[in-house]
Amino acid sequence: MAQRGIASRVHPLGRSFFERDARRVARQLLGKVLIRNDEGTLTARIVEVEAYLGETDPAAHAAAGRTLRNAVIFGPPGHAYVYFIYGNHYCLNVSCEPEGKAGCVLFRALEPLSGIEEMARARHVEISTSKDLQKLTTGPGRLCEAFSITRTRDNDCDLTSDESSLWIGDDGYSARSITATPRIGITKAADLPLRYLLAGNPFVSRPKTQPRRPETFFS
DNA sequence: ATATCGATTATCT
DNA sequence: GATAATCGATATG
Repeated sequence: MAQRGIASRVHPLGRSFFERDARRVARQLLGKVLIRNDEGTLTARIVEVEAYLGETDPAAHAAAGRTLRNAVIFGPPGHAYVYFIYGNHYCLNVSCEPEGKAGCVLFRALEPLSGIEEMARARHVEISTSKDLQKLTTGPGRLCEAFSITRTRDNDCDLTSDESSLWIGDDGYSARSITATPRIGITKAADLPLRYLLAGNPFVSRPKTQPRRPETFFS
């Protein structure tokens, strides 16, 4: 058995893995590995995700119905839905449910395994202490920058094929303790516990789920 | 044609 | 803990 970063056997997840309810896919995605195969190879373990449901989920992009922007989440399962947000950042999702039905999982945080120098270059950060590693892939926008994920390059990419530049692998790791909390940064359906994370993992974006704005009280 | 807002982040107090 | 930055998608006139 190899002992570095990831085990020697890494195989892609089949289409059927993603052809299910986004909540189940989200939970089972924890512990899997995101892989960028380019000049070098980047790998990082999935430690935090959120499920976005179909047209009935007010917080989901699918709530607006099918548009040019969100078409991928209505398409075949296992494809990358990449969108641009806040004028600066990309976010990566994977489509779920059978073709024609909307649903996806947002990648919120990863634990870097290999290709760390390349990630640091892409993120324009210096790594001096082990804590600096959290600057690489903790947060949905950050992980996209670390993996050089953009809409033009990666939207609709098939994440179930190891022939793809970007894909998802299973290296045999099994998630121990999974926590569910409300989703981050949304205003609609903000109470549903559709955010999943590996309990205690230091690369999770907000371990304690703080409110976005301070609580307001009447005085 | 113009206004609004967001599945965020960096940076400052 | 708070806020500016930034721009594409969407809504509205």
